[in-house]
Amino acid sequence: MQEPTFLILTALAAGPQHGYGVITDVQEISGGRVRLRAGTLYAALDRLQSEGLIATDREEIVDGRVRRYYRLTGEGGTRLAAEAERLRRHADAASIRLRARLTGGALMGLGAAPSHAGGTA
Amino acid sequence: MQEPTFLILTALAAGPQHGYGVITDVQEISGGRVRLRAGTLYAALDRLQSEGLIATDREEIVDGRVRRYYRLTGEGGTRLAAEAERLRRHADAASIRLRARLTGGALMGLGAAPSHAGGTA
DNA sequence: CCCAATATGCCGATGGTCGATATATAAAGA
DNA sequence: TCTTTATATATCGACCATCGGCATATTGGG
Repeated sequence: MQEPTFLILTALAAGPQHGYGVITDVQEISGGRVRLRAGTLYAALDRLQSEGLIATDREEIVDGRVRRYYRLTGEGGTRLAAEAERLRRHADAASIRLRARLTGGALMGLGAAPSHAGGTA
Repeated sequence: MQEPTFLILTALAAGPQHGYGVITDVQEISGGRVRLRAGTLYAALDRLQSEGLIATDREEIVDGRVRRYYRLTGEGGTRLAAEAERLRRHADAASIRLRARLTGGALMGLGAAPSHAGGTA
């Protein structure tokens, strides 16, 4: 799952939200670093809905225009939780190895010996 | 930055490694969840090298074939650290909002209230 | 009066990844 | 012996999520 998709699900995790609200939420969540494009957003919403990760919650009419709210489904919540853990594990792996690099490159039993040492093969 | 790219940099963070070694390292790092394809790997190595995030470390001849080692550059290390923190922040944001969802949807001062829709709209 | 924000939506282009293929050697298994 | 698997690098077409632009419509600020 790519970053924009993950952040869209994250935005919807707290409660139902409409398309443009997701864009602003994602901007907040990422500290202003990620700006969702409209093209990305609406394509992703359609895709996520067809995958069953989100669902249409309700529709409001504001100024004669539809405002469509989406919500995370149970499956979407499960999936997002799994993705979050995946990200955390990857982030930890990178940090550990970056630290090992500064302290001499030894990973001490992490199964990542360089060269042809064979590792745990 | 996408997941395979991140994991390639992570594999190289601990010390120089050659292409095929990166593939096996990534498999270990991800707990067997991510299997890098050769096409992805060598394309990414070329791209990352041209971006200055990695560099060719040395070349060994084993069984008449070249074994080319790559290493993370200073810029690559900085970039990887930044990406790791980005992932951690995103993972945390998702976890917090998923928790808020289970406890009633209130985010309590996170500056991420879903518009005005919170009040039983 | 124009611009920015709000709000949804389509469409062509970009680019990273996927999957297959090619090449070559050594070890394991049928 | 023959085939498969693992090691090791490399190329190529296809796919698809994202990007960036455009269209449309209203409200409010400079």
